[in-house]
Amino acid sequence: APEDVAHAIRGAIRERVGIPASIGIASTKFLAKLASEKAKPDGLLKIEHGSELAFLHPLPVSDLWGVGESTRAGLETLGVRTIAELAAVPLSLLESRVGHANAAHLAALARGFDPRPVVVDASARSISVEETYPADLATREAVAEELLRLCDRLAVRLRRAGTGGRTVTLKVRFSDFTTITRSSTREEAIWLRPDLWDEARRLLDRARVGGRSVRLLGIGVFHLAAAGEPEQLSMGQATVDAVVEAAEEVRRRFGDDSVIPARLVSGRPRHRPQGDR
DNA sequence: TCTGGGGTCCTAGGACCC
DNA sequence: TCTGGGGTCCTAGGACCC
Repeated sequence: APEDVAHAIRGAIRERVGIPASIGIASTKFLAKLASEKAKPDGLLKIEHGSELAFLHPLPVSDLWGVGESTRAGLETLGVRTIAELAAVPLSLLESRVGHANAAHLAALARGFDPRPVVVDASARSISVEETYPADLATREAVAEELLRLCDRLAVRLRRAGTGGRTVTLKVRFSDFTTITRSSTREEAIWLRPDLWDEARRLLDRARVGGRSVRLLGIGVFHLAAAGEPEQLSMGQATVDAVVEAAEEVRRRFGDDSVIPARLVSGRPRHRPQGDR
């Protein structure tokens, strides 16, 4: 029975990790997640088949997956606070308030309908790195240098994932917290640091940062495709691959900081983000 | 509440094509 | 010269989640 499985999981977690765990059991993924939240801090809650709506309907809409502060406020202008009230709203009215896709999603969840299958090991759709700086970056040179460092970190992540991306996105947050993105899409995926850096510089130019100071920089790729597709083999490419391979080997032995672009080598202490995985 | 890092998905407008 | 309908892709931004 599901309860037996749940007890076994909770016992195993307590024994091996030493912390309590809560588990929800229900007929859909969403209800099970909600049940586990209601079971916290250290419990087990099963929603019996047939009593789903009795459990769901009195709860506030903010308990729904996909309802954050913005959607919650929008629903409140309709006089909707509970999931029961949401279930009673005509779909067309809901669409006008929260958009087509979100309306369909919320209407379904509010009725306890959630046909999503359990998917194990869904593969990533994008890979990115970003960093908020302890002190804003005040000069164009400082921004470029940090961006190069981020490209290097991204290249390491892509290398380890064995993937590259067709679309590169630059993210810039200014000191007033306004945030912009610039992206560009290529015919072929890229994953090597020099290619990422080329693209990042072009995006930085397009971002018109000007003299504004920068609080956060991020760089990432999506439209992922396996790296190292053999379509453009050449002597040059083979050499680049060998260099990347050698650098990766050194990193494995001496840490991520052991190989960095020459431009970043200086007498200044390097800013080191913690916990680079 | 002055806000870290890494993600997913959606929307809307525009370009471009048939 | 202006006009339809429909589709895909790209770009920028936003909401949301853990």
